Formats: sequence, C-alpha cells, structure tokens
Amino acid sequence: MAPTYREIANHFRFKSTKAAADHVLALEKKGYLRRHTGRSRGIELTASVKRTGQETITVPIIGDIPAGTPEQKIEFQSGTISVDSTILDGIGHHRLFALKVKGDSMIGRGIYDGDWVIADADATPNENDVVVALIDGENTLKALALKENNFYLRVENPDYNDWVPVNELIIQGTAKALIRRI
Amino acid sequence: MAPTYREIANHFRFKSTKAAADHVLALEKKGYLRRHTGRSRGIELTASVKRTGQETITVPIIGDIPAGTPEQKIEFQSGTISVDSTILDGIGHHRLFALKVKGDSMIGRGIYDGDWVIADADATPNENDVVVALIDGENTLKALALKENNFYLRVENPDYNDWVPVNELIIQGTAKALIRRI
DNA sequence: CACTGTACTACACAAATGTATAGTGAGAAT
DNA sequence: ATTCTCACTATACATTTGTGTAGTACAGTG
Repeated sequence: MAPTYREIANHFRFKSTKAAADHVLALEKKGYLRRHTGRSRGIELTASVKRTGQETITVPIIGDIPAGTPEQKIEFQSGTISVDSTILDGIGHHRLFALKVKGDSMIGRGIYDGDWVIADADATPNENDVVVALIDGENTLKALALKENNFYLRVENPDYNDWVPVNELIIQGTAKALIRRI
Repeated sequence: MAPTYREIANHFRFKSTKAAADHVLALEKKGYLRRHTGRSRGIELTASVKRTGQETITVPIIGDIPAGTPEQKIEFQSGTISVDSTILDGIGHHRLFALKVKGDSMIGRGIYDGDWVIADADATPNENDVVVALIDGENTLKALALKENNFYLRVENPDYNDWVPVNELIIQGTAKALIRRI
C-alpha cells in the first residue's frame, strides 16, 4: 500500500500535508516515482527504484493436467519453481502453474523442447495466445487460433499440422512466462 | 495499488459499491485477504495467497558491460532478478549476471528481443555457446564460433552478418538461462 | 405455497484523501 | 540590504472512498 500525503507528513513529522505533497511532486519530477493524479494512494515507485529480488513467487510444477482446472489436480504436482515477482508482474496473485515443454511444435514462437512455461489459469485467453489446452482428452501447449467462429490449436512449426478439436477444447491456462536452461 | 470498492464494482460491472464490498467481506471471512478498515485501498492479499518461495538466487541485472569483467562494473547494475536455485543448478555459486536482450540477432537459438539472459562469468566458454562478449569495444550477445583457429561471433539470424573481431574479442560470460515474459 | 438466503441495486453520508491558496522564517544569492 | 528560493505551516475544499440502510429479483427449500 502506497502512503497517503497525511501518512507521509505524519511519518516525517510535517505538520502540513502540503510539505509531503511537495516532496512527492519533486520526486516525481526527478523520475523516482509516478503519480496517478486524483487517485488515493496513487504513488508508484519507478521500476528502477523498486527493489526487485525481494519477493519471489513459487509456482507448482505440474506434469500432466488430465482434466479439469489445474488447481483441482494439484496432486500431479512434481515440484515447485520460484521466480522474481517482477517477472510475473501483475499476475502474481493469479493461480499459476508451471510445466515442461515436450516437443518442438512451438519453435515458431521461440518455445523449445525442455523449456519451462509458467501459465496463468485465471487469465482470459485471447486469439494468438500460447495456451495450455486439453483437446479431445490430450494435454498440449499450442497457440489459440480462430477460424470461422471455431477455436482450434495452431502449431507454430511448419512440420506439423494444426489441432482441430473433434469433441472438446478446454483452455487450462495462458502462457505468461518462459524459463530455459541453456 | 489495491482497488477501491468503486473500481471493483466497475470492473465486474456492479452498479453498486455494496456488491463489491460484500464480496471483499466474504473473501476476508474466508481468509483470502485482509482489510485495513477505514483506510482507502486497504485490501491486502493474505500470505498464503502470496506464496513466497524457498531457495532463490538473486542475480544483478547489468545494463551495459563496457569493459572488463562484469562484477568490476557493478555500478551499471539496474536491479536484480531472482530465480529458483534449481534452474541455476550447479552454478549458483558462480558470478552470475542478467541482461536484457536487444535485437533479434539470436532468434535462431530461440532468444528474442526483450528476453532476459542469465550469464555465468565463471564458466569456460565453448564453441557454439551463446556468450556475452565485448567485440571491438561493443557489447553483444552472440554465439561463439571458431574458424581457422580464430574465434568470431556467429549471428543466429540469416538477415545479419557475423561479427569478426578486428582488434579484440573478450568473452564476459556464457548464457546459462533465459527468462521471457510472454 | 411461503420462507430464506444470495447477490445484487439505489442511495446516502461521513471519513479519508488529493490538491490548492496564502503565508512564514531561514538562508542563499544578487 | 533586498530579493529570492526553499521547506515548510495553516487552512480550506472538492473528490474519492469506505461503509451503512433499505429494497429488489430470484433461485432453492421444506
């Protein structure tokens, strides 16, 4: 929670909120922070000031997600992976899960065999997003594509064919980050 | 910044702030968040939701490494990045540094513009490794290649030319991990 | 069927908060 | 000596925001 001008004034024993406001204004002019004018507690530290590396988020690694939403199948968890919260900026509080990429069907998007993908179960998947999907009972990582009002899974590798669902297509998460050991 | 009840109501298209307030109250009762009563934007996620991690390694982010070994130029540090120690398995005690990839000269190796690369200053660079190098005074990320007993930097993108050193080629680190926000 | 709880709407109001105007005193600059 | 800027105080006021009361629509229950 960012402080209010009264909280700042109180902390520094200023007897006027204007003193605090002036300081914040000066810091904004110098580029150390950003103000959301009008909004309460609308002070945000600039990325350069934000002390990264402090807070990390631990994401469960899931081997296979046979059905349902990932968090229902947490028993398939095979470990955890921790990353800086700034990497997952904005989605740190979402239900996240990690999985290891198998195969090279997504090399067109720079996702290779053996990479780790962190997916967000709470994000709304959009067309062209890389998604973790359950298609006709099989689990896979593909790009979500739309053709004639029907969603299908696009393979980002000319060597393979796209996956068009016969029965059902369930999006279990949207890829948000990628980690690779080189 | 935590949202206000009006922002929550607006987001979910509630026409009353009370609906939002009721939901927040319910979530508090269930233990998912804590309220600082009276304070504006006084909603905080519970620690159990935040899930801070176990063993992580914090790596300094270096903007530019003009010369010398990276750790000598730590003043160019622009932040830190933390990752699970298992990702950097075996090299956690090495001198590591992170940098943001500029340009698309390494797309052939699945390294894209904007990616984060974690490099190891202590690893012995081998042929074909992706390295952070200082070539004729310029800093770059390329593949280390050998031709007729002379090292040069190979670009993994057919649109660009390889970099052959005129004067000097200093390897500052070997790429060991890659992090991408999708 | 009436009853109950859920999930809201509509409205109100006090408190919290951002922001502005005017003024003061110390010290530096001219 | 006068002016000017800096760093604040004092005060005011319009918004923003948290919170409460009352009421509606509706699904489910006995």
